[in-house]
Amino acid sequence: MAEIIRLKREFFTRDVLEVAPDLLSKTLAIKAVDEEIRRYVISETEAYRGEEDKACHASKGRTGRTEIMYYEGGRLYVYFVYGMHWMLNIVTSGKDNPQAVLIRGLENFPGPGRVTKILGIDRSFYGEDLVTSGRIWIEDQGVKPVFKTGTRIGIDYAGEFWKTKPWRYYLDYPWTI
DNA sequence: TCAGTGATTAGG
DNA sequence: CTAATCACTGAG
Repeated sequence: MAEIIRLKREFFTRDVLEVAPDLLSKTLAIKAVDEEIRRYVISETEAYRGEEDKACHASKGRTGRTEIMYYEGGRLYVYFVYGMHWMLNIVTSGKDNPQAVLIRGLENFPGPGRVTKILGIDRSFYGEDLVTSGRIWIEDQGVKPVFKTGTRIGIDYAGEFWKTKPWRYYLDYPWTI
């Protein structure tokens, strides 16, 4: 029986191309308003890698919104898009290397907008530290993910080179084939 | 296929 | 200040 371990700083300070697939099958734990802890399995992620990555928000440099991406890995980068949806991202790698993983889906709750809706994520989670926070963190249940890769969604503006990078990772369930 | 909805950003 | 854009979703 594997031990359940809360992910520490070292997990998040690696390159985003290692962290994004490693987050699959990990459990996102969050304290609801009633103080009850709810857990969800991460099923789909996407990697956004530095200022050179034209699909990454940090490609425009340091701004008020992207500031947190320049912190050491483990923080949350939360932003609002299309006037309706909050997006949940996890900052990775070291200081001044702006990378982040978009949480695109949880088991039974596919879609980045649905993820934040079910979790109750909003502006107040911007900058939250997954390593020290008392209301949100990630656990390793000891499950090895079997996953597939694909191109990232919704980044047509990024140009052919960045658009075609296989930086989307998703659990490959036998019953979805 | 397409409207909805508002924060963020670049530019004047 | 203005206007364009947007790492999306749900209804039809």
